[in-house]
Amino acid sequence: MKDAAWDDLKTVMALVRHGSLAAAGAALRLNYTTVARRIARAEAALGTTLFERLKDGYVPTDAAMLVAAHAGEMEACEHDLMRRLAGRDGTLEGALTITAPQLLIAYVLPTALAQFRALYPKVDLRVRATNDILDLSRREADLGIRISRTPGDTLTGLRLAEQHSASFASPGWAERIAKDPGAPIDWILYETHDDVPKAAREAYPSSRVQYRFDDMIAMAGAAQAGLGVVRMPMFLGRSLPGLMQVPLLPPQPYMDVWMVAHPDVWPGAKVRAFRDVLKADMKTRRALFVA
Amino acid sequence: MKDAAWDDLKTVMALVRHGSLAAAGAALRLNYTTVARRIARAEAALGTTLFERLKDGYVPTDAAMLVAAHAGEMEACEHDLMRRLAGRDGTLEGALTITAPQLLIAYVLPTALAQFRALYPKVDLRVRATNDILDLSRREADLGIRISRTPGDTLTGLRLAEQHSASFASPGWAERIAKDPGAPIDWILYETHDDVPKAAREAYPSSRVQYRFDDMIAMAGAAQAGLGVVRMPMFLGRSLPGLMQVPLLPPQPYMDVWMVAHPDVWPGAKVRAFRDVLKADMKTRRALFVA
DNA sequence: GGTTATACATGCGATAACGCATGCATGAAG
DNA sequence: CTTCATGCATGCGTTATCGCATGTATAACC
Repeated sequence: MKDAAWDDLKTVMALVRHGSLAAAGAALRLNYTTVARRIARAEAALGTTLFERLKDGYVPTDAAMLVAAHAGEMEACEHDLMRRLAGRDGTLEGALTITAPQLLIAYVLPTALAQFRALYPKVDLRVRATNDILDLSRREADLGIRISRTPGDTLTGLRLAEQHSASFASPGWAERIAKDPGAPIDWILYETHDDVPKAAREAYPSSRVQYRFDDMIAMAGAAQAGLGVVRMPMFLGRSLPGLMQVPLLPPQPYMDVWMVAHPDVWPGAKVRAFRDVLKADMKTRRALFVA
Repeated sequence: MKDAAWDDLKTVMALVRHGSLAAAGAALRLNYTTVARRIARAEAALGTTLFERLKDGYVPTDAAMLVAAHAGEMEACEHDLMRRLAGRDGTLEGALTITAPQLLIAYVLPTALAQFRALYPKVDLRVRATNDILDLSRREADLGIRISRTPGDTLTGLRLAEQHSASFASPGWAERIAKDPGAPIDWILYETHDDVPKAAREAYPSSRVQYRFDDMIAMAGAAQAGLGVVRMPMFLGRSLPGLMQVPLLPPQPYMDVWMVAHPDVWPGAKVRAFRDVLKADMKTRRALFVA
């Protein structure tokens, strides 16, 4: 049992995680044949069967699970290293990956991105638009912009803006509500909410839940199409064409906009440069976010 | 900055540790040209200079030290894995590495080794004869036989025998001492000892330190050649031809013989088999070690 | 001043690793 | 029953990696 090649251990871990040669290969950016060969190599090196070859694919043995667990620890060390290298990197060139919710990228960030682009043309800026919370410890992104109450336990953060929310709907709805406040009002709710906001229910008892969505973009689209009223952040309602604020809800505090990064990465030159640009840009448009 | 190949990180670590391409290559069992190429690859992948190419070799930068430190952690994870795999391995074939002091291997272990060989012919038994304390955590050996007071903090151990020591010399010296106990007596001491053992100095005031050695094999050879008297373990004096016990020192307790292994590795089938054979064999010859 | 040893650069041929295409088995869907 | 999708095995040609041989620079030594 010689000391196995580290890349082969990594490959075992990928296969355990992703379940099939093809999926593991995709994750490693390798052809699945190569994955199969590396597994065979690792088994020879360790002198153990790591996977049972069944009709429906490779099934990991206990030994493979053990290898995968330890390779996972090795991977954590690697991520730690990569973060620290990024944090002490003083150059203003190369890749910088930021992540933010689609809606912020679409309606708030473009000016800041353009400024950054002009100031630091050598930085290869990559934007990952997703509502998923990417793992900044694993360096899925260097810097994140998030709508939340706190930056998170392990992350360093900076509050970019306070936010208010309000109720928005299409002009048709606005008109109807103004004419006949007692008429039935259709609401589009976010999945996690049980009912129409309490303040709206009290002031407008005819409120009724018509749809529940799991995605704010879709909700906004539905509101634009006139399907109903949506409670959304001020910036969003104001940015989207075809939506008006309706007086069903008084503006109320919403989760803030934070810029966060792993403390190891935070002091890196590229991250710092982006932070400064975004911070300055956001300062000039705080009014967009509050009532 | 992509995720670098793990084997390249390992190579950076080897170069930092060993100082030159050639030395790192030897440690990795690679040609030094390959080391140079991997370093270049790693630098490209990380986007950082890792080594300054000076007239007298590669000098690591801070970044390389950082990489090396984290690769060291990864290596620790790998060793941990290898130990656990060895510990849960139930097969009685493949490599088993044991380590022991040369003198025990030469004069005590042969019978046990032969028995083990006969019982488990498929096990590829490797013996590392050295007084150096090999790192059993790093799997430099699976099992060690040591002469010490305790098995060590992190290791599991089993006491194979208690030991006594006594004074031995060539027959010429034995005769001389018997004839004229007052005549000068030449001692050969182990480096770490300041003076002749107290009991000998009191009973034979004419004792004088003639040589200080750092190696027991050499001391035994010198005693055989008649250069003087040596305090050594009973088993050794009794085993070596051309040596006799001389009455300068009463037999006294010496460090015991231990069999030790890392707790992860201890339950492995091959280690267990060797333990059983050696334990049984040693039981039959405890008398060899005590007065 | 010439010899030897260490340390690295470079070019070339050999080798091992890889990607791709093809084929087979299985199970789900039409 | 046919079709399609998934998952893997195998063979072949390509590519990247590696080891070896050679050459240069520097320092140490007689």
